[in-house]
Amino acid sequence: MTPDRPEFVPDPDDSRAEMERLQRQVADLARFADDLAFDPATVSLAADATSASDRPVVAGVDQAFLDDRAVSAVVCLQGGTVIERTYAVTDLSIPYIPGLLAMREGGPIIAAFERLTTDPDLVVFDGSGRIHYRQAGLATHLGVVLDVPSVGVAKNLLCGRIDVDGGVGGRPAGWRAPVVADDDIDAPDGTVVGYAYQSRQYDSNPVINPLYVSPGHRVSVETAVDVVAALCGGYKLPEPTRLADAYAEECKAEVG
DNA sequence: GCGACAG
DNA sequence: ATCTTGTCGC
Repeated sequence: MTPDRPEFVPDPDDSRAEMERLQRQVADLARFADDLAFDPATVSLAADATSASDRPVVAGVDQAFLDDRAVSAVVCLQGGTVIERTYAVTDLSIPYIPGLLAMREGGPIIAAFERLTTDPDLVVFDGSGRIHYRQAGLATHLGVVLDVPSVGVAKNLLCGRIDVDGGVGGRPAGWRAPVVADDDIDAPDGTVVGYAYQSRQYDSNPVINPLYVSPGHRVSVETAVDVVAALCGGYKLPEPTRLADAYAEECKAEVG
């Protein structure tokens, strides 16, 4: 899979101002509405031998790090079955900066996608999509570059606010609450840019925090949280992400 | 100056 | 993200 918009591949050598300008351009091209080649209701981890080839292919992406190198992994799932995995080891040139994550990890992730034979119907990234200062988080940026429907799943909230009294702690599994734009986000105040979603919870300790799901590209907020819910199989993180995480660690061990 | 900040 | 042993619980 190669970039559909090579000109928007993050460039670590850009100045900060150029990076932010690029993100605004990405946000302009991003579409936070469903534009899918499949019915999102058919996304699940259930194996269905009779129609396996008709099931949407969902890719999970994650990375592991070695000094100044990134190990980017992509795992493709079709109805709960892994159909392809790829990875790439790439040098990292800039540090992690909140709001500019895609500038550091975007190129390395694209390198892994270029080794991928399959064309996924949906990609799940670890990080934010629309929950971003310029509505152009990692999931949105790479979704636009690859022109593929994408969602972002973050373990922490970058920006935005959640209007619920009682807070977000200790919620039961299945609970969800909208993440709305605040002054830090380039969107009308109150715009729903994502969801806090409690994928798993114990009856007692330790308390598990919710996931922060947001649309990347060609997916609506509601669909984003719905598919992520359908992709969680008994663990906090969605299965595609867990498998990519494990694969990245595996490759890291072999490489390092 | 203070606070906040995906991975 | 990464550095890390044991330990509590389903």
